Amino acid sequence: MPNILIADDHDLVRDTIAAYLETVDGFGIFTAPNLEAALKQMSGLDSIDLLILDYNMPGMNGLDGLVRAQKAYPTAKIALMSGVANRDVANKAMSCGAHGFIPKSLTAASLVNAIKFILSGERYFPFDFGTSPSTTPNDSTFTSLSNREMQTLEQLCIGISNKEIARNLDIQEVTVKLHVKNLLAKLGVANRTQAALLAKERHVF
Amino acid sequence: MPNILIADDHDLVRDTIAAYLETVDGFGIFTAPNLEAALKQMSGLDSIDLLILDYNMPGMNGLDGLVRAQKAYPTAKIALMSGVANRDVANKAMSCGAHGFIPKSLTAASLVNAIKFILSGERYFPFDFGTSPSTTPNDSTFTSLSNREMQTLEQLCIGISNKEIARNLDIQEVTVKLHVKNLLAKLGVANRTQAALLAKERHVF
DNA sequence: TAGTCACCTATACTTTGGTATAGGTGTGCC
DNA sequence: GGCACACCTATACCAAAGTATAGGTGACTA
Repeated sequence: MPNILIADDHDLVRDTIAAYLETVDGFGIFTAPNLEAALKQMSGLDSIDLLILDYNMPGMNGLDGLVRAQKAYPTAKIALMSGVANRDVANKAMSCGAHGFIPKSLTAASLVNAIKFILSGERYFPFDFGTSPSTTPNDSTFTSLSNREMQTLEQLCIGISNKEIARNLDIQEVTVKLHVKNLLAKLGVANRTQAALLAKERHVF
Repeated sequence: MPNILIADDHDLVRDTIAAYLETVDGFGIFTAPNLEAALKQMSGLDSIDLLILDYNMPGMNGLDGLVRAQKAYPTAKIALMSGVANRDVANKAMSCGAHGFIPKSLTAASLVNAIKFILSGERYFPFDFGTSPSTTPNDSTFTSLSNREMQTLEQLCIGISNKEIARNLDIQEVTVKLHVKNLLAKLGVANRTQAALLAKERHVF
């Protein structure tokens, strides 16, 4: 009997998914409210076959949590679950070595199929996920940014001044202005406020 | 046997909650993926005792969807469900006449209790919801804004310049600056970008 | 009536944001 | 070697953002 550990901070979501999976398929289901608890629980039970991590969850910090879990338990199958993440995140998760990406827009029946698929050793990725151009007009917009530009954008999302950003990144204020100017052009927006709003809307930071 | 209609755009969440409620309590459970579908389904089945609406859902448009549903079916009990809404939204929902507010941070068992509570004619509101000062430092921050300041903030959330805002509100640019300055002080933030981010985070606009 | 408050405008000023141009370094690639 | 590119810095300039002070209107209220 395969054991599955579901980690999600929304108790209601987690509990009901767990209850559903238990009833329908007779899986061994375990749950955790955050990444720390999940990893802790893994160390106790060494028979977890599949770990499902919610993308927006205390301790995850983007895909860092996925990587951490992989390093801690290299043999475990790990899937990412999210209701808001875009295609970019999903792609990155898969190239980080995730065994599956589970959007919450999935049907309950499809979830079971996906889980069985993953447990059989395959890697699950919903092929039609995030292809609608209306919801994600520019999935790859942010990938065109250089490292420094991404770091600068991250600071913009806190709403701080160029001077403070310069301090944080340990560079001159003029350089920050350069990065800002370039990233504005790449994102196709007019000012820092729009850049921050766009990044937040796309859940980049 | 009470009938419950659950409307949520996340198939996985909706299905599993539905499945859980069906198994545990033997309720009559119906589901819908958005507000339109929910209202349509209500018109067919006149025996729905409780309608659970997800706050972030196509057709909801904030609390408008709640009001629409109430007007369409004045006798039905209607509860709002959300994983992200803050205390303000919850309070407004209740004062709009909602029969309950269900945060997704609820336990599955608590959900059942809440539903039974509502079905018995009471109004359910999680008493400890959103009281943590860390998550919602100033729930009522935005209510202290004057009409014009709110309108200005709304424009800030598009990321446009003072000049454009002046055009849109048909006032002078200096006046816009005044409104911006005052609302920044009231919100306790340093600049327009932080104001926009805060408003977006709180789902004000 | 006087007081308060939202709202609008004006002048003047400092700071910050954003653009333009020019140049320097290091890395990797053909 | 030459080339592209990310990255950093410098000077300079203009536009936009934000602050400060002062004053005027209308509505509502004690």
